[in-house]
Amino acid sequence: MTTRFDACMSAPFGRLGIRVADGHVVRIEYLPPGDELLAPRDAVSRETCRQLARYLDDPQATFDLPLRPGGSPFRQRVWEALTRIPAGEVLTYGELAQQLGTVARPVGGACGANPIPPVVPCHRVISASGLGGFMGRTDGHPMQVKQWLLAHEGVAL
DNA sequence: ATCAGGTCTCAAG
DNA sequence: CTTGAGACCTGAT
Repeated sequence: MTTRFDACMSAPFGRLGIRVADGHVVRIEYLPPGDELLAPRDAVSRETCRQLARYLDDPQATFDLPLRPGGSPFRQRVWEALTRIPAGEVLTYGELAQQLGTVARPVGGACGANPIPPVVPCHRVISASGLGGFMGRTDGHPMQVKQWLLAHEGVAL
């Protein structure tokens, strides 16, 4: 694997890889079980792990981390809107798009480009006809993670 | 500037 | 259920 992380922690659905730069979280990735664990290399990574662990234990826990979102202003607006969705609630791409004055497809694009899940809860956005897709597929490990997270927050499928 | 593709959606066959 | 067209943003050409 070419990607390096500043921490990699265990989770019920696999692993969470954390990347930090200049004291800001710049990326979190869902990794499959069995991936190599890595102790946090700095204070921000350690704090991120702590809050992630707390969320994995209690879905109502909120995040308070220094994030550095890349991407276009549009995507940042989408991500900010995502963070305002309460735990246990879900919106459709269409509804979220309506709030932002756009349509569903670009919202899906922004969700797919979300670099910091589950701090930015892209998993709380589903399609109008079911769970929707995930990276072009309706199965695979990322999809299982999405399902786990929704179940974790008490969302009935 | 143009083109293809994306975690979509709705209507029609 | 499958198909087709619509709508908007991003990244590559």
